[in-house]
Amino acid sequence: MVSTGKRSGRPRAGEERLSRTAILTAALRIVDDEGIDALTMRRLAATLGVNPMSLYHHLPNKAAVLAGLAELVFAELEIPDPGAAVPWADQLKDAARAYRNALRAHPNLALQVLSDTSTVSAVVVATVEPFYRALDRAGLTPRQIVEAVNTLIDFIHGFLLGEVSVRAETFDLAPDLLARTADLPAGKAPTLVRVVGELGAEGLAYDFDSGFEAALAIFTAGIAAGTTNAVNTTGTVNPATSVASGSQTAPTANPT
Amino acid sequence: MVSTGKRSGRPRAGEERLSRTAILTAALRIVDDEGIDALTMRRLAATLGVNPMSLYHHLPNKAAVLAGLAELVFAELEIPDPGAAVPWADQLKDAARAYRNALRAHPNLALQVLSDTSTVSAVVVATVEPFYRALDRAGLTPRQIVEAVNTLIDFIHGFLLGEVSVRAETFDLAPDLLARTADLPAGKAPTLVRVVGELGAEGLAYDFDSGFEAALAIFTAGIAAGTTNAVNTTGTVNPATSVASGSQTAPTANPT
DNA sequence: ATCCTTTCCATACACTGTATGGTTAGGTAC
DNA sequence: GTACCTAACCATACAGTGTATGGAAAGGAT
Repeated sequence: MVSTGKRSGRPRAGEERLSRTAILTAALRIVDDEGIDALTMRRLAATLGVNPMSLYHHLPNKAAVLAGLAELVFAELEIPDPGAAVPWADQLKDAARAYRNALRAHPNLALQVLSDTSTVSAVVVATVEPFYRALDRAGLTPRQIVEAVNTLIDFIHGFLLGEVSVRAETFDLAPDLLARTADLPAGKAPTLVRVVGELGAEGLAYDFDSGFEAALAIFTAGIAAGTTNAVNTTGTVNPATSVASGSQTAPTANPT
Repeated sequence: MVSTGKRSGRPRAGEERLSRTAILTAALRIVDDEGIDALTMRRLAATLGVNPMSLYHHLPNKAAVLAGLAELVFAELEIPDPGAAVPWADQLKDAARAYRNALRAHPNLALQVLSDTSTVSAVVVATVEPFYRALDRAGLTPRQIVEAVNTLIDFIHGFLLGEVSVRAETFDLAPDLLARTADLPAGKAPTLVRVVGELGAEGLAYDFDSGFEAALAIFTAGIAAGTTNAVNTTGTVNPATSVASGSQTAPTANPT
């Protein structure tokens, strides 16, 4: 009889306990705190003080909950655009850093977000404007711009895939590589072993942040080279040939 | 009484129906044919004509089955190495194409493979020797080599993430982008809209293959620029500064 | 011949997403 | 007011999941 007591029918006006956003917010908290596997419909309903089936009046199924979470993460994605105040390469790098950071904010959700293609492509389109602006300023052709943006976004996705699955707070790739190469059969991968050995000798820290920055440097240099018809060791690179390679794939047959 | 009849105890010598590889082979077939969700322990046991619990004598749990599948896929990864017969950039590109193709052979498994970090890092170490050789020939420092290889591998992973989740046989990004940009609110992303519009006007096909090749061109150009102290619009790039950027991250605060 | 180990099977449990259908309140039409 | 429809909740139930437990039969070692 108490007004807030648990009754079975429709709640009084203003006493609704559920809404799409309330559900998604609770779900995001569970995933952030305890991982994606902890998110079950029963668990979600319990934290909202509600019967599991009530959730289905606001979301059609669990897949919709996960898609909604991906949406939430991207909604936090605000890419700063310093505009013409900085060189285009810095503008591009800032956009890339912001994109990475937004997806890193919810590591337990990264795999879901990255593999939810429909959400990704829809939202990416709406948020990558700064990337396009930077490359437009750099003087690339439309096709080169699309190619460069896709390449950079794909790289960030792949980078995040590796980054979020390492639990340790401080991760240094150099020792990890050293340990792994030590396990290899002798003479198996001589160049790898030598290179990693020399790197270890330098004693330089190689964490995710510096790896990301190094990648950005490679990208911007490669993009800049494309705009200036720079010569590399494979021969002349210009807009025509960079596209003309077309649909060629590896000459190796599928060994299956 | 028939020798091949279903009995309850241990099978006679030579009549064992199970083994780790037999299980994994059957599992791979299910995943290839019907997708990763079709793989359940009961289903797997049924196709092997065996009780579900029998599987647990050869693999400790389902996660081990999935990890084993990732292993299988990487086992097919044979990266050709033309050696010094071709320029280092072509050597690198061939390795990248082979890597992509190996993981594309089992699209339903890609997500599992890419997110199984322990398998990935262990196997990647053992198979990326050609990448290291190519970059060693290019004259990079050990650190630059590790940076470049990680960048390239991460890119391929991200690229595959997008590629395998598109079901259509023929996919052209240009029309897809056009359609998506058409849905944007007017004036939302002017550069994006203009660039994509111009790209559409060109009428050029933009499939995954050409996108991949374009990315490889950007990479090799960027790597080559790093070795020759090339000048880009942000200033001088050389080994020292490409590392010195260190652990800097985006200046934007986390908006959570 | 005895005992341990290996390879299989049968049963059972806790847990999952969700289909079905009931109960109550809000909103609209007469 | 009084039907009637819809919305927001709850209770029950079902098929399917991974796997713990324990038993049966054969192989191998002593």
